[in-house]
Amino acid sequence: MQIPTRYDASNEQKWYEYWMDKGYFHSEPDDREPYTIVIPPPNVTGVLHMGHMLNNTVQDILIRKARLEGKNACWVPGTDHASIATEAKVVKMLREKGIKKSDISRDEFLEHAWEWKEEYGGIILKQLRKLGASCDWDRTAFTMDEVRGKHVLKAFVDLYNRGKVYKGLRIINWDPEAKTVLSNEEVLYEDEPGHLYYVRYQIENSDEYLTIATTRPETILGDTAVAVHPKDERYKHLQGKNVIVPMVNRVVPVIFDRYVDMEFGTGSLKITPAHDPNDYEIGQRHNLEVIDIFNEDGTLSEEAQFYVGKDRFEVRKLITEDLKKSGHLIKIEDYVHSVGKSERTHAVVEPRLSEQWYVDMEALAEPALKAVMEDEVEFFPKNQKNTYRHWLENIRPWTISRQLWWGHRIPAWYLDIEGETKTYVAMTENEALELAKKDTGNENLTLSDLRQDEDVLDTWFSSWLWPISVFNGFFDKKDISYYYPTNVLVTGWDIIFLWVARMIMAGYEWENEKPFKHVYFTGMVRDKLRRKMSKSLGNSPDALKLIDDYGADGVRFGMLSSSPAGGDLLFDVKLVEQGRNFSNKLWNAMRLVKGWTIDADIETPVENTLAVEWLENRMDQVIEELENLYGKYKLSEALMVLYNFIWNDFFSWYLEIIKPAFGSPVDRETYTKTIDLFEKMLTLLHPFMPFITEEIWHYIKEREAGDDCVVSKYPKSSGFDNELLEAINKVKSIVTKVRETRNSKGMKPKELLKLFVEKSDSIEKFLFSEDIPGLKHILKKMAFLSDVEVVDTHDVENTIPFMAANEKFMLEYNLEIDVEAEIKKIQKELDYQKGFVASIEKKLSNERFVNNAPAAVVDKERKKLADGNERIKILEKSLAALKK
RNA sequence: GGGAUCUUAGCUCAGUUGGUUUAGAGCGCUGCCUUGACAGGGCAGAGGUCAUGGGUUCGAAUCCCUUAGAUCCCA
Repeated sequence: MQIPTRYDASNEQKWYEYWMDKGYFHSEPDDREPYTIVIPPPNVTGVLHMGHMLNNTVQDILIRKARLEGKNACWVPGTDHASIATEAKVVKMLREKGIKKSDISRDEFLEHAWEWKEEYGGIILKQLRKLGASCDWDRTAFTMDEVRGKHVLKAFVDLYNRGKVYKGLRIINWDPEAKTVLSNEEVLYEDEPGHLYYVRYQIENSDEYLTIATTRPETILGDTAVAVHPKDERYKHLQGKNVIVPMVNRVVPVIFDRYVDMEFGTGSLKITPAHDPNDYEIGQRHNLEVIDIFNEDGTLSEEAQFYVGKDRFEVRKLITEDLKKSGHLIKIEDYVHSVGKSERTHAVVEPRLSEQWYVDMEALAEPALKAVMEDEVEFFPKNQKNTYRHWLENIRPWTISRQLWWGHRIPAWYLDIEGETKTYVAMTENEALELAKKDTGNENLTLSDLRQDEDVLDTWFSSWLWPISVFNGFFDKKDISYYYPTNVLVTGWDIIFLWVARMIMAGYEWENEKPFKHVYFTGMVRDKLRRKMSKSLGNSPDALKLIDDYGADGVRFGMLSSSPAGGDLLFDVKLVEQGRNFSNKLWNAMRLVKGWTIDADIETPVENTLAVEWLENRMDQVIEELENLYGKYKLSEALMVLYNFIWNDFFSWYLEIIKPAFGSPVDRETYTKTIDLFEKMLTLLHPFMPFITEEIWHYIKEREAGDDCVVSKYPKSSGFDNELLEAINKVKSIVTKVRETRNSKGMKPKELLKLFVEKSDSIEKFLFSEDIPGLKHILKKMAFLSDVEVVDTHDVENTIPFMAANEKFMLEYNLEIDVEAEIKKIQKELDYQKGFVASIEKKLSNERFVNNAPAAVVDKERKKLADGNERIKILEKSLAALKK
């Protein structure tokens, strides 16, 4: 059967099914060393994008490598319920159907949400299979399934009982679009051009005015004071005075507070305790009234008195006009200020006074900080440690309640008695009822006396338990004692606070142990102009289409080949194309080898024996390099090392050396060794390109059941012979020089020519060495030489001279030589060598260098000098020969 | 405003504790090469005062400081 000349990636998927059928990805605890990764759960209703591809390719490489090394590899997949994002999607879907969230009950809404989840949920997990992700799908978890839900409730109850979860009234970040509170970490700040409005407030019982500067004039309606600095001479006389707030004509005090920045604006600050965290604190100090002028959707409330029901940004314009008309507005300046936005909805966040649930983070932070600082949990790259430390050292309470329905409902029940509200926190309502009965001594209480908190928990409150909950860690020790702590977490640095830090905290809080040993931070996937990939820019390629067009292996190659840890990946289809081309190269190398016929009777040529020995050594060297790079998570570099080894050493040199003449057979020894080497190479490459390696694995050899690349044995290095590698490198450099010489003279590349080399001790020891037989044969074959002859002269008729490996060579050349050009070329080389020698001589004549540098370094310089002088001698002789 | 990281070939990046011939790779570029695995290919080549100015050292891309620029985090 004819094997096609191009690799067809379209049957990759058959291998995925094959692996699944054999259960290769499933893991159960046993005697082997575990290697565990838990997936950063993607949003359950999400679709695969470039970031996922990168992140999951990295995880798959690591888990496949571990599997090949004979470890019990377990990669746990799953999805995240993503409260805000999913609820927003469901609300939108309902709106399109003409249903308003406010018109239906909580239960009805959740029914719709679960329906939505069933329909779209998990698509992304199917897409991950196309990428080749070797997850243990039997362990697929969801942050809102029963087991995970129980973990969330237990964590909340535990923390409540330990006094680390509490309810508090604070200024919070309100997302008026999602209509929920957000934690500090979910607010992203951006500098935006805006304006600074100067507004004057009349001083009560006076014609005098006090001018304030504000970026948010609409909040004037909620002002309850104006503040100045106690040391500000300009305003000393206002002690005990009141001012009249424009529009609402509220009489409010002038207060003196050191918080005010005398340099900023006019040095006087309007105070709106309900809508600014700093104002709130000042308000607390001065017992100011708190007037909340906004509704939950960001429109103005009855409290505002004006513009009721209108949106805050519209009101900003309206009030500016009205203040101008009434003469209160003095001037407007352009001003760039920082605006907080919701990470999910991108709505401008509104500070607001509200009662929410919090986790006291200070106690949790301590072991988590220590773990990372002492490399108990190791970060790759290390520089993220600083960011991490800074956050943990300035940690603030975590707002965990959310005014949503899609999520884990807070397990707190309230009992109203005698004008007081009592709180009972428990895993179930029955347990809460028991607590209530015991607490009140009233055995007649029933469930209907209790009312459960309406809010749900922050999604990250379930995510932070993920490395524990996927193993049912709170309720069953079997799996967690084997798989935990996991080996590595692979994630983006953008969620270092939202997720990574909190998982570490949870790990120490409940398991008294880190959740993972290493954290590998991948970069952001950007386009080649360094822009973040986004839907709105339309610069994000369709991940699945890429796989269809180039094969998953090609895409994996492309993602990885330029993605250093922590550094951004500038995605370019060119990289994926390179991956596809590499697949094709592998495919054709396989076709070449498979096309050979074996003749058991022919003897192994000496150059083949040497080539095999060389490639074995070279491979061991590569294996060691790879090991080193894997250890540092330098996966891109590892891939490039492999790519270069396979393409250059294996295919361009090795295969060309051993390749029998067209139509001739190959000896059995060489063939067998070549298949062995090919096989090892496939295993080395498998983590990066699982599909094609498995395919070729089955092409190059008959396989028994269970003999599959995915579970083959990862090769180990047995050390390598540096002298041998050096000798081959020298031969390669001579071959290259011969080719270059032919190239520059327009000679045919494959015409057999004779090569002369001037006699020297070193050439005798090298090319014709008994220790490494076959060097000369390789030179002859690769450089298309009829013979290599040692001569006693440096000037053979009808040849072109060149220098390689510090020896003088002369290549047969029967046409007229352009003496001028040749002299020029050699002169240029000579000048360079003289400069080189001069720089070393200068170094060596420096007494302080010779006295202070280590002997080895000085010796090395002496050797360099000698080599350089040798080259100069050769070049000068060549020059003299040409000039005669 | 506080902090972190970075600046090496046209582009994207490597460059171990300072010393492997006056810096490496991939892509791109240039030239040559069609019967023999592969044009999604082969062979070869050109490209860099390592951002700037200073310092430490026998020796600096590498360590320290200055300046300029870029990116990011926090407030």
